[in-house]
Amino acid sequence: MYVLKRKLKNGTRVGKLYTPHGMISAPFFMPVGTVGSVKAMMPAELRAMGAEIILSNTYHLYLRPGEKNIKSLGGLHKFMNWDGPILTDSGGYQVFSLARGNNYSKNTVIPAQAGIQANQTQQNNFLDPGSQATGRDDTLKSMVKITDDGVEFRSHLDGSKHFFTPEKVIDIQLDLGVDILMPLDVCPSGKATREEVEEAVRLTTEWARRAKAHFDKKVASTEYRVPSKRPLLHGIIQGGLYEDLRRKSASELIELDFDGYSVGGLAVDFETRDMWNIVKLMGEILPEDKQRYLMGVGTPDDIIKATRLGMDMFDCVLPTRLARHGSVYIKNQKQKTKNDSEYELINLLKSEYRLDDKPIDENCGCEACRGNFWSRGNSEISPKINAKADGGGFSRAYISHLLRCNEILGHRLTTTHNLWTYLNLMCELRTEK
RNA sequence: GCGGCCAUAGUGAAGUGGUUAUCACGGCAGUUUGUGGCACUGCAGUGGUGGGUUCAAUUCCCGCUGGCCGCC
Repeated sequence: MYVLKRKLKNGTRVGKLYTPHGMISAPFFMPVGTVGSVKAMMPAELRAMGAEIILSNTYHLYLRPGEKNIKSLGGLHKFMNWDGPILTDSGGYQVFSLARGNNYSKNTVIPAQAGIQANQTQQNNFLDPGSQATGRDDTLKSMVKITDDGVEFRSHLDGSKHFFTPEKVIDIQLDLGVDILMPLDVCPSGKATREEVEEAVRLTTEWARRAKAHFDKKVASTEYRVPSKRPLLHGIIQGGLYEDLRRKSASELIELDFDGYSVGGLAVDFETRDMWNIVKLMGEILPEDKQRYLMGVGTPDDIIKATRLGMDMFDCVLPTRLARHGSVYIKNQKQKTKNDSEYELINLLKSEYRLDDKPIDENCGCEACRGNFWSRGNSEISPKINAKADGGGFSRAYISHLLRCNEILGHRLTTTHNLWTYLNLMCELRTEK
């Protein structure tokens, strides 16, 4: 249940979201832990940084280790030793990102005449052994098949065939025991035609209806019927950059009365600058008394902008992924006009940081910049706003060295810094006047 | 001292008498938005030295220098 406490002059909605595993102050950011782990971070560290909820993934946990196994081990919370709220993405995005052919396939396009080499690449894992790989498109088409009933796809791990229906995806998430469930949706590419987006909206609504019916039935017949234990189910709005389709999708889902609403399909394949009309529209037409989740967004500046347009929930792989690739966010000190970004990204692998003895950000209060991991015990569970580095932090030079050596501590420090930056930003947004 | 083997990018290695000499790691520069990512894409950088054979030598031959191994 979402409670809107107050709306700031700049448009930010400050509220509380109640879940079976506790209350979350909104707006909030969910660190991404796709396979049941926020890469390189311990649950207690996430807590100490001010994380109140994390995101995990239905598709990945279903494939490995399997939701039944997690259930038999006491559920996802116990399995990963995180006792706060968990949201799982439905896997719709993963399945359709397979179809879009990003990532590996983007980089291992295999022409027919290079078929011998194809057998030596990882992509071989998801080729149909019985089919001729005549090129990327044919290969990918064979990986995902959508019907009205659901979606057939091949595991990226071993190529095995699987079928997701809206009902099955609800069942998996209930087995995992998560707090907020996403229904199976159709997430089209940013390059999709209007006709394809229309079809995605149609199926997404139809699947949402089935997911909700199944969820309500399932919840009523299990321990989840106790109000304090009942998880939340979102509806996911699609419609690409078409305002009329977004309106249609939103009104159909609102009609079905979900616990909250997610705005999907904007974080991928689009130039982010193009999405703001849609985000603004969503902020205007979604129910005031339900939480709004802008899926997959974004940079710190994106999040600032989106909260002011009425979004409450965010997740993004950028802080964690960029950290592992050496990039960290720092507050932009040179900010002059309102149009300048508030955060800038620097890459610690650049040679200019090799002998830089400053912490990542002198104005940052994170454990990497302050250098006192664990010394504060568990007493402080929220970031200290405007905390300054106290001179005991890890230097850019040292972290640069660790990253070059591929040392785990390097990843831990940069991830800590980036996540703290995001979580501290959310804390600031919630307490603005 | 004698004999054998070797010398190719910063490092370690391929390969060839004939357009632009290959690969890995390292270096440098980019990319990353509901994680198929400790990933990916680019770029830069090489024939020890002096002769000889040949239309043409990094490649074949000789000397020198340096290294490794064996023998006295």
